[in-house]
Amino acid sequence: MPQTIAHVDMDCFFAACEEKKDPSLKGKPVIVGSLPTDKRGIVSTANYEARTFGLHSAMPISRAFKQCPKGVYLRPSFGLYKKESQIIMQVLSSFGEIEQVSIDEAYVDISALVNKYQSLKEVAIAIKKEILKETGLSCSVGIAQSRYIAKIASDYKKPGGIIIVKKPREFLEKLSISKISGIGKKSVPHLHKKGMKTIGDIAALTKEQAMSTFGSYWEKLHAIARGEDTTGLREHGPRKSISKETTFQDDVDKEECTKSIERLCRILSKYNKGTPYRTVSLKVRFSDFSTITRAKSLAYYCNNYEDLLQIALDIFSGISSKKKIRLIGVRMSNFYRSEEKQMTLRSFTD
DNA sequence: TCTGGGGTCCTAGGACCC
DNA sequence: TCTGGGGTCCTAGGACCC
Repeated sequence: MPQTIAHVDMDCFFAACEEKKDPSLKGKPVIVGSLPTDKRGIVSTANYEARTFGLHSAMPISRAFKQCPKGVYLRPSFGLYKKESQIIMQVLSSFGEIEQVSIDEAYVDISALVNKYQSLKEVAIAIKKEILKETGLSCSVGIAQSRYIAKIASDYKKPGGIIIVKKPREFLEKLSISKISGIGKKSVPHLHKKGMKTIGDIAALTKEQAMSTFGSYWEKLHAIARGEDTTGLREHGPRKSISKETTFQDDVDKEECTKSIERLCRILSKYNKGTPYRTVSLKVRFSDFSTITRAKSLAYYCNNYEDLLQIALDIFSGISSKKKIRLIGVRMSNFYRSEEKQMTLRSFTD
């Protein structure tokens, strides 16, 4: 039985949830993210009406407002989105094992369904129909032998599209290299210089050429481009880090950061609910957008606000730059895992 | 144009140990 | 007096994703 993976991606998820909650928004440009009154911020999701004004995710909100002053601007309501997400993931689980990759996106292993339905297209239609019935929301579905190819397929005919990839190499051939998850803003120009614009260009490389161009990732990329990859669902372990950061409306001096660090540590401690951790990192972005991180790992685990704050402030005091500060963030990582023997202060003193 | 906030993974260098 | 090789842990930075 050949492996078959569906990638399901909700259409303009945040904006769609808002339109469902308030139907009067339908037909209007809806932008979820920061508000135009914020000095700083970006667009999280723009619906298709807003996109006709040139708006898109990650665009500075000030620019979005200039291009689309009549849009409806909303802050995200994560509680609302989470509820819808849970229903969606439940629906998807009824089709097969799932791997949730974000609040609005998941892979489903539908290998066992190929004989139960007339065609893969029927499976995709059933998934879309069931999500629509349970949530009223629309999604795009891509189906292929590999997760990477399924993901490219779901993006191909958004919104609401269904793409079944039967001949992956032909499907991928003419598509831009940027469609492959993992090839981003920095890699694209680099690869263009080397004459690689389409996925077909990668497929045409010899093994040696692919090795010298892509390093350790070449084998996977080469297989994807040639339509030979069959990577399925991935296991997700427990969270490896949690963090909280904040961007100031106006840049601040170093002395003004202590209160913010306290606040971030308090929120983070509360959010963490006492799982012991060994590493604390501090992130500082300066007025020129340059960013540094400084980390401190302890020989023992800690799990309370007081320790977190003390370590964070300790790290912060070691930062000597005179530049104004734009963003400050705190992260905890290296969590205690039960299979690992805990090192406590006592083990040193005994 | 002026760039959020939450994450993951990778790389490279240095310290340290045997 | 000139210095290996392997392994692990830690830190910092950066690319990338949603």
